[in-house]
Amino acid sequence: MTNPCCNQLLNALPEEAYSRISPFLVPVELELGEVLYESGDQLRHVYFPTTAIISLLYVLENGSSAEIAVVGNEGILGIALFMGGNTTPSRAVVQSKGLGYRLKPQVLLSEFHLGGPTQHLLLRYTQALITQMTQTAVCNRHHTVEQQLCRWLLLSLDRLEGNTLNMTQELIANMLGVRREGVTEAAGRLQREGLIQYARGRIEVLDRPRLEARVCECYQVVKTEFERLLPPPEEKDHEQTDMVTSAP
Amino acid sequence: MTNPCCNQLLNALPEEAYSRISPFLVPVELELGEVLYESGDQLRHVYFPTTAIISLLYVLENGSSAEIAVVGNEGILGIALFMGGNTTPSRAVVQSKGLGYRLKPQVLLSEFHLGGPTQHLLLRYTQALITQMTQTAVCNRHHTVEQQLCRWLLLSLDRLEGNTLNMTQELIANMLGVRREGVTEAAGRLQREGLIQYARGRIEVLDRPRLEARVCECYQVVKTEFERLLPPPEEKDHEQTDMVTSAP
DNA sequence: CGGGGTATGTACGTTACCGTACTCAGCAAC
DNA sequence: GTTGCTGAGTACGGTAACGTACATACCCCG
Repeated sequence: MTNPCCNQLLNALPEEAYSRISPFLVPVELELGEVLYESGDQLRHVYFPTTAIISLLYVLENGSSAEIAVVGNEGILGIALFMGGNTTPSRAVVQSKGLGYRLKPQVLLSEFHLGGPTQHLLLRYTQALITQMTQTAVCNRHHTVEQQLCRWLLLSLDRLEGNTLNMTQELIANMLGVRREGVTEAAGRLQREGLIQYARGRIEVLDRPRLEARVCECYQVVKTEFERLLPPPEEKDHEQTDMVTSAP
Repeated sequence: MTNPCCNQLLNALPEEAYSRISPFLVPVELELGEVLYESGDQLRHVYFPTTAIISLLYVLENGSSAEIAVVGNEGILGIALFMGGNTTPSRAVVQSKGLGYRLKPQVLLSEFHLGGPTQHLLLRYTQALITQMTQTAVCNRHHTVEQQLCRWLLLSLDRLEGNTLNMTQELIANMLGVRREGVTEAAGRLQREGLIQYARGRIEVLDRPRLEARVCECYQVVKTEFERLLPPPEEKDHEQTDMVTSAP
């Protein structure tokens, strides 16, 4: 089991705000492929992933799709809540199964409207998310499938423990908005050169430095912007009011 | 000359907020090609365009670029101010010359931190801008140059008086992140079919309905989301405290 | 009215990715 | 062990966009 502070946003909350919110945090297991929001849905909860990763996807009329951004333990799913829209035209899908916490919109909203550090934090996170989205736009325009695959692997890896992700090439292709065969080719090259190794929905990154050497600039831009905008993950870890078994 | 309320955001402000801000609004002329922010710059002003249109561009290391979003009289340039980042990794360029107002960051910021309707309004606008950005990402991935050109023309037209835009194919190509020749071809087709007509940096839209029939879904998604999130432009027009010559 | 710059048109080979189709390998169930 | 399914590999023609190169057309300015 994780504890709420494995989520960096929750962890970065001031003690006071955290104690107001934490009683309402409900731990949830998020299964691979689970759809947390459908395009246009009213938000019923917001989510703070800890070990899970959520993908924000946009699905076109003809069924093809593209990933807009990724949310892991660094963030929150459901920014439309406090941005005022209450819904977004994108879909949120669990890309990597794991744990997280959900929260009633009203709880977060009233905290947000206090206007203090919580609001600042959420807005800074949103700004970082915007950077991720714009960088996705640029990357879609100018970079090759292989570069995008590298970016995607690294972004996912940053949000996971270990070097392994459970994900078929078919699903990756959906995320990147390309053909499955395109992913097969790119991944095949990376495997032949020993950067990664995979089999039947399980991808292991063997040589991260060489992967980073191969990725387009987009990855670093996004990462740097997140680090700039979000407090470096200080080992704060609000004193545990509730009992927590904190084994990874 | 325009008056500040030609900007829909300013126009939508409650009377009270508007009167706090308006003394600080400085009218500016924005020249074609003028760079209002460079990537990573500190914000020295925020801008409320009235007749001008601003393009948010991302420029890659190798010099190629792509438009992220467009800001016209429906919006504000400089959201990073209140989002907390204070800078963004994109560049803001005047895409269509015209007028606007600028404001010292501090003025807007203190209004924002009052947390009332101004804050709500700015956040809703930001949410709409996010939709525009994500839709750009998807469009870059899945749609043809011609479709994107149509989208771009329509988005620009929505932010202008009349049916004419001053813009060379070279510049449009920069915005869309494609070759100039690609734009020439697509625009040539549209011209031969009588949808548009152009010459030396001046494009006139002759048949908007047929242009709309040809654009990808992305255009309508963005437009609808803006209408949903931003108050329909009621003819409010805060009573004029300062004298204004309101001829177009 | 002629010259130079800028905007646009056209052409041609190249490439990355697409659509489609089929094969092969691992794994599970029966 | 056979069957069936899922995940991955391969192949092939088609095409949209690319890089490059050059040709025209318009306009301003002398």
